[in-house]
Amino acid sequence: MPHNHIIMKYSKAFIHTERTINDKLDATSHKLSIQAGLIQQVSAGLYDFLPLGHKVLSKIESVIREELNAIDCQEISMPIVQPKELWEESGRWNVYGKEMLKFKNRDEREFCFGPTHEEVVIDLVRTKITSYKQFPFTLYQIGRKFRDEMRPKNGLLRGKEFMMKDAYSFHTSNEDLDREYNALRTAYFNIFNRLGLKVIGIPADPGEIGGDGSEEVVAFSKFGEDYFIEENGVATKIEENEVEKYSATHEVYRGIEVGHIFKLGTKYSSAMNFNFVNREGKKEPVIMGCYGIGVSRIVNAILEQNNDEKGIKWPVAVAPYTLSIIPLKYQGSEFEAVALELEKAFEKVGVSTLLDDRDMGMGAKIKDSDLIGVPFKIILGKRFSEAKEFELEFRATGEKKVLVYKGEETVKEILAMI
RNA sequence: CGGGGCGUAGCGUAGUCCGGUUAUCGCGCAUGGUUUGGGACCAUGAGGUCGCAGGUUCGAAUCCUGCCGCCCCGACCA
Repeated sequence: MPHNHIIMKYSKAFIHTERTINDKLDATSHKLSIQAGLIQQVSAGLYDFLPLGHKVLSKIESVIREELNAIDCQEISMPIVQPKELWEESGRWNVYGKEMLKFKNRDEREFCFGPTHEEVVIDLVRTKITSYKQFPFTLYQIGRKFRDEMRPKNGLLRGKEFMMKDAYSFHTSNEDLDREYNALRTAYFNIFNRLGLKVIGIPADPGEIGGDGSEEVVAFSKFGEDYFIEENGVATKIEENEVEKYSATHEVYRGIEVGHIFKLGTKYSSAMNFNFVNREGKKEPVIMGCYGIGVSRIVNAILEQNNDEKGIKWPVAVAPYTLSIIPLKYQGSEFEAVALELEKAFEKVGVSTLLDDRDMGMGAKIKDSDLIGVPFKIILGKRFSEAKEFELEFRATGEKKVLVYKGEETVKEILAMI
């Protein structure tokens, strides 16, 4: 029977939490991501995503897709490995730096693991597009990037391999670029809002990627690598060594760069001979924008903003499971039937549920649920056998509600509260 | 790449300064029993190239040399 994995028995789930954590680790988010079994380190800056982490990533990706598709961005997928020739054309093969991991294949041809995809996407589009009539449009992908960071840090916060959403827009005028840039900017704030992240936009230095203007979107966190101040509602990035200077007169904030949008202009199209034919029949370089979101980094940013001493407090939009069902006993007990009944009811309405059927003490099961951050718990205990009473508990607030089980009616009651 | 720290069982650790029986403890795991509302208890058991290589020594987790890996701080990035 096909299974959508909305419903999972804990005993069958590949969920492995840790009671203790390596005391070398620093950032709260890094510790939690390992302790709650979201990720496992393979090597410095390289991580496995375990089922819980992978579910969270997928949910983040879904939110991004929905918001981008809503403004007519179109999803594509490009290869991770890229040939040297494209990078020589843009002039970046010898410029990008040691973060670009280069290698030769069996034919002695040179390639790199893509740290970004401007070259490849231009090569894709320039063969298909010739006329001004075919503009504008925006393509995006969600995939892996590789940057051979000299110092990977804090788990997913700065890995060598990471998940990124990169979008590229194509225009025949600067006005149209401005329009799309603003549309993407708005979409970004919608995305971060839905993900439950507190963020701020900061005008930025376009840096390596080059171009005419750019803005960073930064999620507040004391483990972030960006320092900034705010004045009259405008945030300004400062260097770490300027913190002392400003701290006398301003509040200095720290944050994680979760997004970055750029007006590229014609920098890459000119270099790579990417032109369109205008109304007058003459060639002009295509005007471009590019828009990044650090998808795997967002996991850390959310963790930084949503935790307590018990563990993770996932916003519902990204929680790997929405609900835990925790019976006092399961196999062969009086709780088994009702737990299954609830499970089925929630499956029907698409509420992802983790049924803790393990033969363990109630306390241990509750602690695990809280550590992995499930937003709602249904606790079936003694009072259920006595009076059909159970508890609905809210992870975010710690609030508990005692309810009486009356079948479907009760399921509706729960759905109204979660 | 500079500076600091670390590497002992699946995970977390003691021991290292000052070398000396069979390498410590907790968690987890296995078996049996007792438990069962906020990480239960008892008993028994399995599990180790002490990061790697070389050296000193009667003897090395411990001392010396070299290498590898990991974490944290700085210069760069989503």
